[in-house]
Amino acid sequence: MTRSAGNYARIFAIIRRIPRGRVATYGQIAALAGLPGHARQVGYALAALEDDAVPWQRVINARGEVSPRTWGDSHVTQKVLLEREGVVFDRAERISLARYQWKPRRNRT
DNA sequence: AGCCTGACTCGGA
DNA sequence: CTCCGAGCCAGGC
Repeated sequence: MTRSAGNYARIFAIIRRIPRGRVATYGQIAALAGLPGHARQVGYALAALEDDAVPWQRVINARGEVSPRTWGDSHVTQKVLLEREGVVFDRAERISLARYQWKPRRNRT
């Protein structure tokens, strides 16, 4: 393994804190994990994820949409899971970040 | 070391 | 608002 294994753990720890029905961007996760600018590494971590305890479906890109996969169809599952949590996608398959983005503060809707 | 790729993001056109 | 290009970091060869 490499030193990044610890980073992955931090990333997953942050993602686990995302409440149901909320979403967070890759960049946001990275920053919260103490790795500002490592948005891509968040994507890597999720791609290698095999832990069901991590709500990976709540992580989306800065545009407010589910990032398309290069291979596989997990993005389809992701959308379904989010809708099941109450997240609404607009006609362009996008989510209103202003409304669903998770803000790790004492304030929650 | 260099080179290519990627579940990203930002700024400019 | 959408489309492109450049910057970014880490991983595999």
